[in-house]
Amino acid sequence: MSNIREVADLAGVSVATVSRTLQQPELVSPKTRAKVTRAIEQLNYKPNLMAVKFRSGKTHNIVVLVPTVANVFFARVIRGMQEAAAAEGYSLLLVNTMGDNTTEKNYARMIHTSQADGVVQLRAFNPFNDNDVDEQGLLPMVNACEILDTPQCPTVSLDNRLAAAAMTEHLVALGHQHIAMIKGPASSPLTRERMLGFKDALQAAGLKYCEELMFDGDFTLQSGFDAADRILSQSHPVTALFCENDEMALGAISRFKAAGLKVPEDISVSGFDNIAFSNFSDPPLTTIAQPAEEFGETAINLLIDVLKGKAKRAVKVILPYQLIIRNSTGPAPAQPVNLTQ
Amino acid sequence: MSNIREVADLAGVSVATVSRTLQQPELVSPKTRAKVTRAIEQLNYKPNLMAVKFRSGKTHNIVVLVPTVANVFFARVIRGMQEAAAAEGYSLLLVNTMGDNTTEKNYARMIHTSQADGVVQLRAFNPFNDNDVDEQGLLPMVNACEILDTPQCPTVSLDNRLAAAAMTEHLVALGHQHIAMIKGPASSPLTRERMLGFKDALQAAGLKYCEELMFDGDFTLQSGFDAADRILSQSHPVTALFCENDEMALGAISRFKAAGLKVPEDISVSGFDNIAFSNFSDPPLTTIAQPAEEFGETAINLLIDVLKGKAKRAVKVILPYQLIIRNSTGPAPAQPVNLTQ
DNA sequence: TGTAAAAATGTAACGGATTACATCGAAGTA
DNA sequence: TACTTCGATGTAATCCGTTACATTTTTACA
Repeated sequence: MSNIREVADLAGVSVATVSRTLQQPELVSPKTRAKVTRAIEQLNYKPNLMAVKFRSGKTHNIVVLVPTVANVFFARVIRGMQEAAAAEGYSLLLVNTMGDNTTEKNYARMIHTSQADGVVQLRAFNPFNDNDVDEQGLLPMVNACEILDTPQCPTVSLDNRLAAAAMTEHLVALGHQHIAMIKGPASSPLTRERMLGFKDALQAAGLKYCEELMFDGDFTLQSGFDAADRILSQSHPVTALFCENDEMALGAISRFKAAGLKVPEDISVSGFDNIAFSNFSDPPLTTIAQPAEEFGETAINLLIDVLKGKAKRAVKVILPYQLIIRNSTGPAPAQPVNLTQ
Repeated sequence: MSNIREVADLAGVSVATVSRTLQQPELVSPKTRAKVTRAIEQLNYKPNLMAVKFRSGKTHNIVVLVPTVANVFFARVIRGMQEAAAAEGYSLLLVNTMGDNTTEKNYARMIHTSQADGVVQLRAFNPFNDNDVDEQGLLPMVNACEILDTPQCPTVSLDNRLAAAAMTEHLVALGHQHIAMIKGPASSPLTRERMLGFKDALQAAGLKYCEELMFDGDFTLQSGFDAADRILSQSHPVTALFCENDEMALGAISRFKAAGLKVPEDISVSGFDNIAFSNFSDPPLTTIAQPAEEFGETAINLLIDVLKGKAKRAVKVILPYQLIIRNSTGPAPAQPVNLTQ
């Protein structure tokens, strides 16, 4: 592999001139520029960007901590990040953390070992230590989707509480009085927020919140299926089910159908995320659409602002949600059907 | 940020000793080692890995060219790669190429600019030029999933032709004589292979191949839906549909149901990939399982072999498929139902 | 033509870690 | 005691661009 010195020798100029030809051509006379360009082509010279990054101390790498790349929603967020990063000349180092704190801490250390400039964290966990802040007191991190209450770090989120309340209101408006919920892992702030929104709406409608109708899930299809199974084997009446994501809702619908129930005639089911499958399921799923790509794009742009020292204070971006009503929700049955088989 | 010199000064030794303490501690006396270790802790010193990479010429980065991270199958492949890479101390630079050749060529150039050591390509496209080979005539690349006929490069694939034939045989065994197919993009070798397997099985069964029953798709849910729409508006009888991936199969089922058809009673539908959703769809989808994570894992390990100069000649790994029979396929109806509405 | 200003180009330090080679001291051997 | 050997440590070159500063060349104008 040729280096800048060989180019300089071949062109009969100094290394500085070669560097300038590439970085600030206007400082080099057209004649010299031509000589250098010819030498570069002749040697098929490519600057060693590792050397550039080392010298400049800027890697133009961003570590992205994703709980799981196998999640359709995150896949969309990643696409948004990818595009925003490419536009600014940054590369993404994608890490599938499986929600493991140690893994996240390890990868966040790439900042300290100068392998990356910043981190986008999609989970509510601070992989840094408290003293890992820059001159302005900012972490080289942006938190998106599932946000963390860390004032030093910009965040991109949805008002999950309001969105969950909107979905609940939709169910209440259809006449449902016995609404169950499949939650995400208790550790997730999303779960907390969405549950609060659910409670808000119940209270506003004068319905009472029932702890027995809250079921645990982990955002996978299987966990939705399993939770639905538990719903079927308990004794409280249920006419509607609000799931904290679409995967769990689709898993639950699958279980209800296996039990011979009709959705939405016997039981309404709603989700959250509006993944592509939700539009093609049977029935198509009522859900909350999140601007996934925009999450990614905004997160990257905020991080680049932080890295450039532009982000003066912690910015909190809240993106809009949209209630998408499809056919998995319908009027409450006159009489709750008997779920137990 | 402290550097190795500060550590050396504080410990009262030379930089070489500090470096050795970290790299080959057995060369350093226990006493000195202790002094150095203490200084490192005191200064919270972290080696600048950018400098290490620059000096060593090894970045320990791998560029992964993914057609789209939003695809559930690729998400699983990525997870497999991630784990194998982490185990060997490599980082992945994930690139969502959207199948764009120029984008792929640009990112493959990261090899030449010393930003990455190798490439894993999940698409049948060679992003390199012919002369981009190492001393052993190998490209610093591994091709997986959708493979390319490039002898210098190891590949990981499935015998798509055999797998497609197996699926077709399954449909034929159920008595189907009018089998349609939704293909992927014509540019994809997967499409070609799977079509050949489909033809092989038809021929073996003495059925004739009918060009009018081949429909185009692009591996998305929507394209499956649209292709099904075209199937409904043509006049040939069809009792079974073989889709080249699960997303298209699920999209097609959605369209058939909207037309009031029953799957599999009126029409059998099968897919390819065995994504998680296929087990929870209505009906659950008959499909071909691919060991997605193993694809990723194998690809990364092969690449690391290439990078270490271990891969003597081009290795071709063929992973096993599995026919998964669920409820979306069933016996052919006595009389093909009238599809046109 | 001479001189100042501007433009073009060159020189060399620098960034942080690695490592070949040099050096030093201590242990081992005759 | 003198000499060899080996372990421990230090010195300094090296990887490859960038850039502040120095120097040379060109241009402009009196």
